[in-house]
Amino acid sequence: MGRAPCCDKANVKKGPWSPEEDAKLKSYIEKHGTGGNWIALPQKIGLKRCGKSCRLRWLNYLRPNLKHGGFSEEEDNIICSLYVSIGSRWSVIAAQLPGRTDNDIKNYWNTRLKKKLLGKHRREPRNRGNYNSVKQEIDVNRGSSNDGDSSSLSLLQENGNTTQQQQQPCWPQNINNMPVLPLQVPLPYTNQGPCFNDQDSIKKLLIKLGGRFSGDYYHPTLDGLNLEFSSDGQQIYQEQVHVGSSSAAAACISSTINNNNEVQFAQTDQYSGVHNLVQGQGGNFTPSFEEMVSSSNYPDGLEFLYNEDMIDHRIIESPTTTVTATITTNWGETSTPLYHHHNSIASNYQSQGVTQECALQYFSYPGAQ
DNA sequence: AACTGGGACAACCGCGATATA
DNA sequence: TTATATCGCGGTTGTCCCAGT
Repeated sequence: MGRAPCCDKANVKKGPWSPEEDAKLKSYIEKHGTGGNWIALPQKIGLKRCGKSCRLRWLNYLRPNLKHGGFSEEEDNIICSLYVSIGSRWSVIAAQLPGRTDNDIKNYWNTRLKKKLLGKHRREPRNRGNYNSVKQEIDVNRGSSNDGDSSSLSLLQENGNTTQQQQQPCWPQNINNMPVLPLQVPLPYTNQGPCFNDQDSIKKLLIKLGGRFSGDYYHPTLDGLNLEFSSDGQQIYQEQVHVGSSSAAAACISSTINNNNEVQFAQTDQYSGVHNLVQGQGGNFTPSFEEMVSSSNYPDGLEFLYNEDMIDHRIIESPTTTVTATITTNWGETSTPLYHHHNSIASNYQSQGVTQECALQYFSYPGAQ
């Protein structure tokens, strides 16, 4: 049996709200509140509207202290940071912007901000196997888009070094604009604007917001990138690598280094906290994991922020041990913010007896050897 | 002036989560 | 425990407006 409709569809008005309807709804809610029942509310007021429609109208338009339009640069940055960090959770993003609604932000993102970020990069569907062809296309489009549209890419390109832009992923050169990385460690830079680049702040915020971001949403042992000692004495560090679509990603990959310098990878369901080893014999990944990674999505419209090599299976040989396999970011250049980020992580390892070079090698900085 | 395409925004729809009987 | 009602969210669609042809 299907769910009963929330209202009589045939007897309900749709489309734009009239000023009279707005006034009725607003004045009733201001006097009596919603009564905790949106479905019953329109009948009480005498509106031929669905309760859901009333709720939406109130939340997105009639509610006091709402702002419309005129997003500031600061708000842009917050939206971008949070989008890269948590994906299209508009309600969470909206909670960071007083007076803004999730619908407003969603519309703003879809119609303006995404385009502002992407500039005029129109790309064919991603060819996962050929990063160079994608990069070439971006480069070509960059060339053709150089038509004086100074707003394009302004958030992503703060310096004018075209060659570098062509060779590097489109991270902001100005680290104050740098999107949050999906790693729960303090980033190695300061942010003079709102502290949304600080992972702790975001996490606290999310926990505060409750729901699936409550404290137990993340498995406790994945709570940050730390070196710690497990109960059996193994030295462990962990990095979360989110896979799957931004909204549906319920799994992350944690890596563990034991005292023999062997790395193991486990998939952890963030909801259940269940660990599953994703490596089989000889360090190969299990087929299900391979499939999961190969079918990974990226936040809509921001695929280009994720270098083709960001998810990469490889074998790293070191003089003393074979690190069986890893998932690595591979930005390459040591001038990038990500390098500094990794360098900071590496420093953490160092204090725990893992050489910085080894840790950086983990992140595939060849020069770190 | 008429048409067209695209941008911007409001509103709707469907579904999962949660509450409640 | 289960079925049903409601809420809340994110994706999508509809509509209006404006600039370009």
